[in-house]
Amino acid sequence: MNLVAQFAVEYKVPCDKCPLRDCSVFRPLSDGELDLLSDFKIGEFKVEGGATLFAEGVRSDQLFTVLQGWAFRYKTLEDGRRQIINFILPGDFIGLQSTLDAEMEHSVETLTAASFCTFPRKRLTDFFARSPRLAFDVTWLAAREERVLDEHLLSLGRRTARERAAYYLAHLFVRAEEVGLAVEGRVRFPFTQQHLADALGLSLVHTNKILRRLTYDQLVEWEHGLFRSPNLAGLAELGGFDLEARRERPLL
Amino acid sequence: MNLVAQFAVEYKVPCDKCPLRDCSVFRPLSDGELDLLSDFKIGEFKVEGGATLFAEGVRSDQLFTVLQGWAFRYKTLEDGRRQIINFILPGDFIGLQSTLDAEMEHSVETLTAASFCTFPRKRLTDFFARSPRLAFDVTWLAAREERVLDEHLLSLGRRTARERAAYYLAHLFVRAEEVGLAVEGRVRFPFTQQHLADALGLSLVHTNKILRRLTYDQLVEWEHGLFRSPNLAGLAELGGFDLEARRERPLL
DNA sequence: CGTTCTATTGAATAACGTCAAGGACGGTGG
DNA sequence: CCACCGTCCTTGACGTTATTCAATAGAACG
Repeated sequence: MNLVAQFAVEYKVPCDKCPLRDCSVFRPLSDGELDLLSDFKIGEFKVEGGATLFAEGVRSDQLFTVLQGWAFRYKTLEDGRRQIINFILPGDFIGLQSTLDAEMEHSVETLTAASFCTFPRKRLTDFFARSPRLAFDVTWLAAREERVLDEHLLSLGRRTARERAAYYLAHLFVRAEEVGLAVEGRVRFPFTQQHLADALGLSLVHTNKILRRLTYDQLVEWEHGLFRSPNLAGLAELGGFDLEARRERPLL
Repeated sequence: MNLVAQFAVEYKVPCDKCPLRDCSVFRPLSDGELDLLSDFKIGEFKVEGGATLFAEGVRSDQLFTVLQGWAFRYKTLEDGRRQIINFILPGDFIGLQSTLDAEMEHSVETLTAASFCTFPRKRLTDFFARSPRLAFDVTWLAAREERVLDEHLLSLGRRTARERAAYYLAHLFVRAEEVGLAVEGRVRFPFTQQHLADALGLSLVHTNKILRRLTYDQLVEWEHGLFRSPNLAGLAELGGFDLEARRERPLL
């Protein structure tokens, strides 16, 4: 396992200069909030693709916001079966799932070179005290994550493989688009069909067959890592994904 | 749909007198915290079994802590397929999943007569301001919920039906035991096999067959609603459920 | 004691997984 | 430039798991 030595970098972008804030999905913060956030932030770091950020059973004393790059969060069973819980994109806040004294119960691995802002977990209570509003935002983000997992639970439990794939691809595409990763309706998906299979709870072979059929039905195109949907509305409808839902959220 | 008219009751147990606090799973609060919590609490209410507390697409301006009774949270697809996200037991804090301005994306229904403490969602920010520590607890609870869902996602995606059932039953039994619902190693499970099937993402028929086999293998007994495991360690091992994990948590 | 849920079981069918074998593609070294 | 290799993708054949359909038995409830 390629466990990364995390090193804080002196270079530190002030949060009000964060390029991600230009994305309209993110709720604007007041100047005071931005200062506070900048103060809470202790550094940045960058890792290559394929790096393990957290490992199951390892503690982390930091929280992260993804600046750029893709990663994924997963759990495994003893015999190696892997379930990808979610993909992690720029703007996502991670690390909350573990507590001060508890071990991480999942692993996080990068798919591409990626960079992160880091926040010290120890100062979270202080941070909460200084801005109840931002504290509420953190809680809100945790609750939002939970809602996303609710939906995936519904997928894994009750949607057919085809619906599930349609839902997930629509979901991923929209998420990527929100943070400016789409160019002319195309998004680079930096993962393999095996990753997708592990997210959908399907075998690789079956995932491939379903993907081929979705392609044949002109609902998706995914070649050389580049994804687009010739019929996003149709894809979303098949998967039961709500394209209209408001997705505004805070960015920490 | 039997949507309940929620009525606040004058009668109001102070939080420091809450009988649930005697359970050792719950982290003790300071006197100041208990006062603050009592102040945040605006009332109690009680509903019969089979009542719909929240409905998909309906807003709620309250948060709840379950005082007694069982409920479950679920989502449905248009054609009626239902996925139970989780069961809700005494001590559970619910309602955080929706936000001030967003609609509920799930429903909650009681399985038994149940009573709840209610907190006004509008005053949550004020509550956060007055105790960063309790604010952190709320966040922590949300993050903990997410960890539980992670594990269920792993179950639905990667565990066989048999493992999944074993995991879930062990999980439910331990949760019930934690809040004092076990009598001589037995817990009343107030739901049907259909509910369990909807939680496991399986059909009723298959759930029944697996249950019968677990019974034959002397891992579970579940008759007339009364559940026990003659071999909890074996059940947990089959399901990959960690009996040793620390489960202490705050109670709000 | 009927009526209505709920649980149980067998049989037929559909969905999905496993095994196995190629094919496409990009990188690497000669 | 080309042979070689590794990774990922693709496809068919076949086995397993889970679903659906159908029918009955058992409990719970007036």
